[in-house]
Amino acid sequence: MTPQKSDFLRILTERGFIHQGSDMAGIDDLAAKGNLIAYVGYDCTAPSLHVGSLISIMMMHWLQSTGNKPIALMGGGTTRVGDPSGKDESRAIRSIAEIEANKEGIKSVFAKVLQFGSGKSDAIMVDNAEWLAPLNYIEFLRDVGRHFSVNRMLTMDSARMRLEREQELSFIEFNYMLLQSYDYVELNRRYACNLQMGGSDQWGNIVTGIDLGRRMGTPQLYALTCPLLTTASGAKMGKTASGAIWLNEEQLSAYEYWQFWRNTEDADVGRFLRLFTTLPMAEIAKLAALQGAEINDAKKVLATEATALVHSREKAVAASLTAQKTFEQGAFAVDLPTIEIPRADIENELGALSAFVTAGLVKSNSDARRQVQGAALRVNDQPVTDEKAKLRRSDIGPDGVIKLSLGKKKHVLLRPV
RNA sequence: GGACAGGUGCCCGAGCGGUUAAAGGGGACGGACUGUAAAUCCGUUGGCUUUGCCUACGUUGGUUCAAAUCCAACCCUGUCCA
Repeated sequence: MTPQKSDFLRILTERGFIHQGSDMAGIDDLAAKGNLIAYVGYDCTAPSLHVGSLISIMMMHWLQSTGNKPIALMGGGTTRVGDPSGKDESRAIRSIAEIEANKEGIKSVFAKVLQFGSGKSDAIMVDNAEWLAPLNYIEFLRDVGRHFSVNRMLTMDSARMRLEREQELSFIEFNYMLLQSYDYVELNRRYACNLQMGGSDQWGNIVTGIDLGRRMGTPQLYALTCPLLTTASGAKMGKTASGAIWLNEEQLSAYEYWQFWRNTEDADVGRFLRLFTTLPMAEIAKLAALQGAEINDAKKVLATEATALVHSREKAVAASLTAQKTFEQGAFAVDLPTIEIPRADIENELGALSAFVTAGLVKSNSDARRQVQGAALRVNDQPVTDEKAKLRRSDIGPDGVIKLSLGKKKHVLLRPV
C-alpha cells in the first residue's frame, strides 16, 4: 500500500484495524482534510454491547481524534428485522419495547469513548428507526427496491452461506441488506456521511449500500472494514459460558472486565494493546517485546488501559489494586464484586451451596454440588468439602463480608445487611 | 397443493421398543502443571429437599407392563414436482 497522507489511515494501519477498504486513496484524501464523516451501525439485540463491538468503537475513536466526524447509528429499526450476516440461524424477532430498552443501555458506552456535540468533528448518535419505521412499502420498493438485483444478492456471502448449508433464510432477513444499504444513503443525505465502517462480515452490506448510493445519486461513498476478532487460539472473543464480556458496568463489573484483559493469551498481547489501548506505538512495542513471565506486566497494562477506556481510570486502577491484593499477596480485598444478602439468611445458617448460587458463581445447586466434588468451591479460602455445609455468623470476617471463590480466579464477597 | 427426507442436550451428531439423563466430538467450567498465559493430562457438563425423586429427544394425543425409538394429527425445515 502507498504511504498514507492522513493520520487516520496511518494509525489504523499500524495498529491493525484494517481488513479491507473500498478505495484507500479516496478515503485517505478525505481523511487528510478532516472531511470524513463515518458511521458504524450497532444492533440493539442486548442491553449492552460486548467486546466484539469494541474494535469498531475504537475505529471511531481514532477517526474523531484525527479530526473527522463519527456517527454512531443505533439499529432501532434494523434490529426489528435481524441481520443474517455471519449467522447460520435465524434470530428471534425481538419486541419493539425490548429493542428500545436495549438502545438506551447501549448508548452509554459511546459517551465514554467519543466526544459528542455539534462541532465539526463532534460525534452524533442517530437511530435508523427514525427513517425506517415510517417507510411506506410500495414507495420503498419503487424508490429503493428497484435498484437491487436478487441474482446478485443471492451470491452475497450472507445469503449464500444459508443456501449452501440448506438453512432457511426468511424474506424478512433477506431484506436486511436493503435496509442497511438505505441507511447509508439516508445518512449521506442527512449528514453527508461518506464512509461506513464495520466488521469484515459487514463488507457485503456496506458495498451494496455504496452501490445503492451511486444509483440514487449520492456522491462517492466508501467502505472500511476491520478484522473480526478471535484469540490467537482461534476462539471467538468475549464469549464464555459465564456470559459475554459486556461493556456496560450493569452487565459486567469493571473488576471482571479488567480480569478478562488480564487473562489475555501471550500471543495476543501486542495485537490487543494496539487495538484496545491508546498507548503510543513505541510503548506498545516495548511491552509486547517482554518474554516469559514478564509478559504479565504487559497484560496488566493492557487490562488497566482497556478498562480505563470504557469504564474510568479510577475504576481501572482500583481493579488492578484489587487483583494485586487478591492474586499476588493472597490478601483479602474488600473491593471484590460484592453481593448483599439479608442478614437473616446468615442467622438461619444459609446453605453454602445456595450461597454460591446467590453469588452467581454457579448456576444451580446441582452445579454447586458438582463443583464441590471437583474441589473448586472455597469459603474464606477454606475448601468446601461437605455439600451440607452452612454459612454461619462466625464466617463473617472482620470486614463484615464472607468471601466465596470458584476456582482460583473467581471471587465474590457476600455482605449481610 | 403433492412426493420424499428431516426436527435429539450449549453446538455438531449417534441411537430407532426396555441395561438411555441419552455414544462420540466441539465448546464451556473445574483440577494438576505454570506465569491469574498457551499447550498437555484428568474430571464435570438438566433440575431438586441427591444412595432417591422430577423434567427432557419439534407439539399434542394414542398403542404398550415399558416409547427418543411404534401409530395419528399438527407445526417447522430441506429437496424435487405443480
